[in-house]
Amino acid sequence: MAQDTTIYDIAAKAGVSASTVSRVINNYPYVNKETRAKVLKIISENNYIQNESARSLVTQNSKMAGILIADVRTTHHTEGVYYVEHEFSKNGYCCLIYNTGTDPEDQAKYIQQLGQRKVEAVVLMGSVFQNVTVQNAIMVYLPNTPVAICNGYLDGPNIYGVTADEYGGVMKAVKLLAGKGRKHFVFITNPITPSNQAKIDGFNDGMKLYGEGCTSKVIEVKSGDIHDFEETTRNIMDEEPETDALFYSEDFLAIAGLHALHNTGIEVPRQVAVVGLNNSRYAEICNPSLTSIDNMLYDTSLIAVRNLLEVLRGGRVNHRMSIGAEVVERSST
DNA sequence: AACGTCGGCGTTAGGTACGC
DNA sequence: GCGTACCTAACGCCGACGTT
Repeated sequence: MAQDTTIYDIAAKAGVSASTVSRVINNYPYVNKETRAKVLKIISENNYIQNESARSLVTQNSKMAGILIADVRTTHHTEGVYYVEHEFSKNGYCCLIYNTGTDPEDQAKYIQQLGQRKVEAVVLMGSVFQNVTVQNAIMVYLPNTPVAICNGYLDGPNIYGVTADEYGGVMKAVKLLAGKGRKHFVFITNPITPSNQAKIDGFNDGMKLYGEGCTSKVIEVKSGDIHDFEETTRNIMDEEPETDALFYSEDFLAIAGLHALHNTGIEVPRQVAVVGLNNSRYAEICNPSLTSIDNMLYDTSLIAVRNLLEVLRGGRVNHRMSIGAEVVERSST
């Protein structure tokens, strides 16, 4: 079997020493052309592949990166994981992807595991990791490993945060709808993370700035269950039928809202305008298509990985980076 | 220049020595 | 005989160093 073939087997077959084989594999100099060709031929014939575990024993480079996400099934960061993994892979890294849940203690345990696995870099997907427990775990278990956090910040000499300006993005959306004459705004959010808090702040400050003569309120749906968002939407329209602008902290929640509105015969956007956040693919294909605030997931994911690779190369990187968020207007407004 | 030799990376299984 | 403590070899590979 190919995985049982070692450089010693190759060396024996080629009539050279193991270190000559190692030099060939790693493309090091001081190997005769013919010897190199012969070794490469035997490597190919035997389907030899390097044992990365043994290699990392010597080099202290695992060529592994860790990606932590609260739950790959539901959050929009799933798409971010795709970009992050792809970028790591392009650069020769194998990724360990863990579902941590939202409990900081559990998240810390996964940080410890990444330390045990000797990963060379870590990406935390989402502001759900922006907590002191995770920060301490990084200090203890990954003190010399560069860590990036997408859509959040954590203090630490080896931690690099990349965020989109969701605060500003929500403000822009409030301005847009206020400008269209909407008067009664509701912001519906799932459990409050630092990122969701920034969205809420943007909503409230946007209302102060652009919402003269308007009403506004924020509702937190603690369960995170999609049916509860449908129910909340129905309740709002029942109790306050004058509501004419609904904001949701994520696109898929907004789509749940659209579903509920459709089923109760409320017209979007004539009666109520609906705004989501993430600018996901679902925003394009739902009916009506959803106006959404683009928090630049692709860009933040890519910047996170590239920052880590730059640090690993010995370069310097800003510990905090922020890029603008834009409103992408579609039929729901 | 073109090789080979050997120590060591971190961990563990297996062996040996010792006291009870 | 049993439990404990310590030692050694082994895994696959790299890289410093030695030899021709």
